[in-house]
Amino acid sequence: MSDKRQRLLDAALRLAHESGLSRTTLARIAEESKVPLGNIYYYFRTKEALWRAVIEVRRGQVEQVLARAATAPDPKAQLLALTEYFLEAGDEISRFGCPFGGLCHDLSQEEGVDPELRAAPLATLLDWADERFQTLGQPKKEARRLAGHLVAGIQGGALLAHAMADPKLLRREIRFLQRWIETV
Amino acid sequence: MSDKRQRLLDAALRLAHESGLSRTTLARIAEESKVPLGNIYYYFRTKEALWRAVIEVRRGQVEQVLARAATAPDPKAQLLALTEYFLEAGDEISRFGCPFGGLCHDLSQEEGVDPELRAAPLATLLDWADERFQTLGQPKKEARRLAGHLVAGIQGGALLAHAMADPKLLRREIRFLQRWIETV
DNA sequence: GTCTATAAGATGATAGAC
DNA sequence: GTCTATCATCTTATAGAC
Repeated sequence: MSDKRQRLLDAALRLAHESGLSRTTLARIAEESKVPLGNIYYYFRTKEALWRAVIEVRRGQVEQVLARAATAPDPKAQLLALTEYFLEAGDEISRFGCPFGGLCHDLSQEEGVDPELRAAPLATLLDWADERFQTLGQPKKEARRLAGHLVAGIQGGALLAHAMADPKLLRREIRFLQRWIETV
Repeated sequence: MSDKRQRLLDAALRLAHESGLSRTTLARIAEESKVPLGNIYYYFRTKEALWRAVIEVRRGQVEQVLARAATAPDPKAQLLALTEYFLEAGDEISRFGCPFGGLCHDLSQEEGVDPELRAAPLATLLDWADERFQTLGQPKKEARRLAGHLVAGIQGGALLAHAMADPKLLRREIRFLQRWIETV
């Protein structure tokens, strides 16, 4: 039972996040995972297949974050718990960008990846927040708007913090969103 | 008096926006601008020098957008006028991403470009919004927060619309921000 | 299943004729 | 200033031995 596939995935996850999709070559993944270059193709038929697997992992990680947030007692506390994650991961996000939004952005510049799949991490976030706002009594259309505002704020804060290399920009925006959630 | 340099810049601007920085090769720029590949190096010593020029142009475009918004009668109307730009450019942003934020994101994944310069378009936006909120009577620290929230919302909305290929996501967020500006 | 060698093509950059 | 030819390197992918 070999763990090579897992090591390849881990390396691809890490490098794609830290260096961006386009700068992550199979050679670097091979080196990082200690799997010989040619052997990669036994586990992933093409580089694109590897990216598809990476997206699935990120989607799963989003679901984990959401599952943890969902343990909070009420919808408002759950939304706050979600924002808390981006506060905890603030330094990493500031250095490398959001592992979810950044990936979705990079993927929309590649061709050949199914548009539905490549946006899955963000779509999962949006749908989850949408449900919470509905449970809070918001009408369907308004809940969609509020969910969009929350995720846009998070992703925009992550983009600013990353581009300007300043974690404060993300922290301030998250705190701003937290106060906003309290008032909804 | 040759216009080759300008043609090269135009092509680089367009391709970097539509395909992303990493997929924009000198060969494509040469083809698009009808300048022979080898001749590019007479106008730009390296590919990176070309990107530096591209950033400067984008920074100038941001300044133009801000100058237009600054013709509105008061600070609040000026901030609203800024958001209006992202409504007008909504379809293009949804297809290719924000020409300012997307570039800054792509650049932070390249190495060798001065971090100060590469974030210039976003920094210009932030500073301008900051000034307006201060003129509206907000204390320095709060104005910084509000400016961050505005730009984060815009950029996050652009990211969502681009990643999910749905211009509605940006439009909804801009309208949300516009109503928010009215209440500040 | 694993690994080396290498094909095939793309890419940034340069040399040198005009 | 302009352009062709080309180098050196990188990158995805495959062939084929073990």
